[in-house]
Amino acid sequence: MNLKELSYRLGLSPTTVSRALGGYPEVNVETRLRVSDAALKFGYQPNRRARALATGRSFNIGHVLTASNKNQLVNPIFGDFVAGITETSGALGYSLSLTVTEADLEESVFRRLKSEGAVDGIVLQAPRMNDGRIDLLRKIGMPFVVHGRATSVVTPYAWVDVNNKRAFERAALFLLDLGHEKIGLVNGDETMDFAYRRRVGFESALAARGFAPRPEYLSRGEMTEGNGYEAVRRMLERPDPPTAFLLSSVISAIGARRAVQEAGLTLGGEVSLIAYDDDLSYLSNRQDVPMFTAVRSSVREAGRQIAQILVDQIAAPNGAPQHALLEAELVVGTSTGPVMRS
Amino acid sequence: MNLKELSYRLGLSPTTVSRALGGYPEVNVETRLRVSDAALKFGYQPNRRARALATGRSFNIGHVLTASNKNQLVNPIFGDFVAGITETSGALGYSLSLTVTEADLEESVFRRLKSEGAVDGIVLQAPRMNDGRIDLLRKIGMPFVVHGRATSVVTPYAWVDVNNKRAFERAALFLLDLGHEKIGLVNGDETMDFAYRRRVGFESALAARGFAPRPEYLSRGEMTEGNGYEAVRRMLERPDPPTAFLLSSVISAIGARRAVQEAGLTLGGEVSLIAYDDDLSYLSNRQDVPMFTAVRSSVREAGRQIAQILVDQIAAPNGAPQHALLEAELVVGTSTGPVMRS
DNA sequence: GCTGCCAACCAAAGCGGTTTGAATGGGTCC
DNA sequence: GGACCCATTCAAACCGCTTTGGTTGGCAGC
Repeated sequence: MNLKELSYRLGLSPTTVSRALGGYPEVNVETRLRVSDAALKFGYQPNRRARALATGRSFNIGHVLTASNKNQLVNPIFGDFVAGITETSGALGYSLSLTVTEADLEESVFRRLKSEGAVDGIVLQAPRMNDGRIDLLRKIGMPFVVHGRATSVVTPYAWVDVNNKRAFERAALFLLDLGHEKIGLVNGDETMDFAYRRRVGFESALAARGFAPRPEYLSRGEMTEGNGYEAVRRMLERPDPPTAFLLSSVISAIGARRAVQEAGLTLGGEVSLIAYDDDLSYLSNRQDVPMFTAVRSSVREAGRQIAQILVDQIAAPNGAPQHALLEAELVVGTSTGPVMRS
Repeated sequence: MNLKELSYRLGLSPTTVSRALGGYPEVNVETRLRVSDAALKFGYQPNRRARALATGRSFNIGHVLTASNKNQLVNPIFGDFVAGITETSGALGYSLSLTVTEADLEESVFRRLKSEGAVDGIVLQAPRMNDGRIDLLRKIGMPFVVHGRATSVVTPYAWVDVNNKRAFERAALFLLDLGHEKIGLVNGDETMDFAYRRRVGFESALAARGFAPRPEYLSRGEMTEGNGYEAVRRMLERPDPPTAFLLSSVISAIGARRAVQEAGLTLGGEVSLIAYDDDLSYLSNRQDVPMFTAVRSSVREAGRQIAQILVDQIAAPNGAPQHALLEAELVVGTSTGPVMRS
């Protein structure tokens, strides 16, 4: 069933039927009703391909996954993030179109998506501190919203980010207030902008209490269970081990917990731990009393907001770029306690 | 830059340019070269929307995420699975189009995707034992491949599945060979077909050694850390606790590890544990000696195979439905050992 | 020299919508 | 009664590609 046939059956022109369904005002109320009844009855849905060609929009939002050759890692937040985007974009009539590529081909993928007209806008993830992708997307005239920010990019662009600096500052202060002076930071990959900001927040808290950061208490790397385990194990083996840790994700916190237990120590006892919690649905830290004390911000909610901003921007490409700064909440769980003097 | 302009600049008709780029034989070799040079030079890419309308194909593969109201869970395998699909489908010229919906609206979404012509085929996930979606998709003439199988559906359809029965049978036999007679099964939601098959495999191993399944050693539910923890904790509190556990995922195994440690027991010592391992990139169990003894099958590889089969089926909708049965490997890690007599 | 064939190219008709610009006809206003 | 307006409807152009069904001209065969 297509427009032509539907309009024939109704004894109307395709123009009128299209307008009736599109909600245009110049259609008689009675006619509009007849049309929408018939559309329902015959299960008519405008063909998306034809609509896309006629309107010049694809009703697709693009998202590019990069899997560098050495590192086939899928970001653990990916599922919840995408779910958030899709929830909102779907409600607004857009579907999410995914592509994978080698990291060094990402820019050519953007160019192709543009020249093919495959997507109307792009969600950019995991920005580095100085990320060339932002300027590229602006240059080729592709609407986009960044999940995170890029410190070195000065021209305005649309973004949604968590206040990572303040989150880690607050978490560190919380530990300092409990008397912990030796705090290990198990950070993400610091070429990533968010990881850099987190360290800045951490160090700003230390400085506020008169402590200097100690390089031997810092580790950076992918946020996996294995890396969390290794980093914490190594620091605990030092002659002057940290009494508390700040972890960049619940996944690495799980590895940290393993290392703590293997060392014969207890969380919330000899060792305190705060994790950054993306509120992933399959790794919930929302027990009555949370397992991990955490700074929490839902990545799914970030996805929702990004979709909304992106669709707005597609509709009004020349408006000022919107952005949103989400604050993480500090939730107290069982993994922290006052420092134990030995 | 579009076809019309490119052909004008070349002094050729759009027909010839289209054919040259499409690799049709009736174009002079020399002409074809001139055309592809010019296309490269001007960065011409055929407009995907127009191509879709002209060919009647969208070059999109659809995947529908269901988030039931009570349960906003995103499947932990989602990221790796989708990465696998996209790797292969992308190489074949298809992108993956995602939609989220309430579980009870999924069928209407399928109908809409069909009548809108939004996708050329669908990847169906998480089949239940008697899954009406399979017959629906067949009825509306939408090509599809199922990730898993539906026991009660008899008419043939395309699928890619792991031999879940054999995997759990082998895992259970491995534990039985180590002398474990009391084995707890922490299974997934048994309305899911794969979970049912896993239990059948488990019980078949017990039967082979003359043991009957004990309902108090069985738990079913979402495969989360929390559920793994709860199930194992509860069984360990029994007067006659299991000495070994079979877990349906690495995530619940992490919860199980927590419960075991809280009970003051050690994995691979008083308690053995085998997990089903989807080989998720962010939850790797591939250490030199794996943390968990596991039955492992890469869900990413399943995604790759599904994409290939689906694209084949889109090209030849009337061919016999293909399928693939993947065997899980049994890898020995540190979480298993011989039963300890008390 | 005529016919037939083949390699190479092209005009035009879709694909199924949206949108522009115009037509129709009844009612209002002077 | 004629001019004008407005509400409603429609014909046709257009989006940018693919594909059908030609056309053209050179060359072999007789």
